[in-house]
Amino acid sequence: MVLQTTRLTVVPDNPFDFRSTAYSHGWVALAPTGWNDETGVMERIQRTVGGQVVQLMVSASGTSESPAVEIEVNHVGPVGTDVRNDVVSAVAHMLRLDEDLSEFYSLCVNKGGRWASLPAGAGRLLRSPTLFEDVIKTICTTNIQWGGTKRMVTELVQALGDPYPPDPRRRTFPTPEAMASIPLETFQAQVRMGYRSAYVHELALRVAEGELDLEALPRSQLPTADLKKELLAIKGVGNYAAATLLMLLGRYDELGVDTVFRDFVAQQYFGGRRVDDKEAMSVYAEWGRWKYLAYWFDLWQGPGETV
DNA sequence: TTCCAGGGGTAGA
DNA sequence: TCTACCCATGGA
Repeated sequence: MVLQTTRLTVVPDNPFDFRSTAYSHGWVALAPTGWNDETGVMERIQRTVGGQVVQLMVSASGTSESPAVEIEVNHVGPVGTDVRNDVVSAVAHMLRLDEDLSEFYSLCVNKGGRWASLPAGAGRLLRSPTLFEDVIKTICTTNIQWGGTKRMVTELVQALGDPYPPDPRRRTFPTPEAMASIPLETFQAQVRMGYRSAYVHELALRVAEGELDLEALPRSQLPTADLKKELLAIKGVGNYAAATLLMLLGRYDELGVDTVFRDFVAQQYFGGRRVDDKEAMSVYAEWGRWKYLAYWFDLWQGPGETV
């Protein structure tokens, strides 16, 4: 087995900062993606077109004025143009290289104060190469602590992902077909997801059978409200998960109201007093279609002066 | 032991 | 639209 390396470079069209994008929220720590804070390298085991499993080592290159992304692809056997294109497309999607956030940046500058200190290129929240993976990961964040989310996703990858040949302990995120190929009872026994197992297994079945085309949604021009309806139709996806998934689809109109949101808003804006969800959400009403990013920046920056 | 987490489905009003 | 009640699992 001869390990080969192919290097690819991608240049973003918009202001971009690799580290703040990779480390924008917890997603980078969920298998089969990982992050090395010392080297600033995001690593991922990825299944490419045709089923070839490769290791991606993604890092920043270029300069702060003209940033670029370098992808080191480690592979066994040749990689053709189709695989290279697939890898570039997957990484560009994860890092949202084509997303234009200039309107949000302008709003922040106009608002002034701490809002104006948003670093250039910030606000690109990392996502998975497929919506299928993001829906499952989002369901795994509901009604559980973060440690439990990481455990469930790791178990899913270990149980049903495709092995990376040079290190078979490392695996890809499973395909819908792999998850649908085993009975629910077996799935529950292999991946301890609690009551979420039935939701996740049913989703895999619907996608594998072609009944549900999740990957059409990222390209969809549907209004956000209609997109939300499509997401809410997935069992296991409620208001919080739908808002999170809309964010991952580049729609920031809705806020993901969970215990973190409620606690943060209570501390930051109401002197520690818990208010109902409607009042809590009203804090970000002025941000229009950028509410989620405004909340994200607020939370990321932590308690400070209230503008 | 008891509580509850980065909630959601369902039934019944 | 709103409210109970239930849901598996594991950490605190």
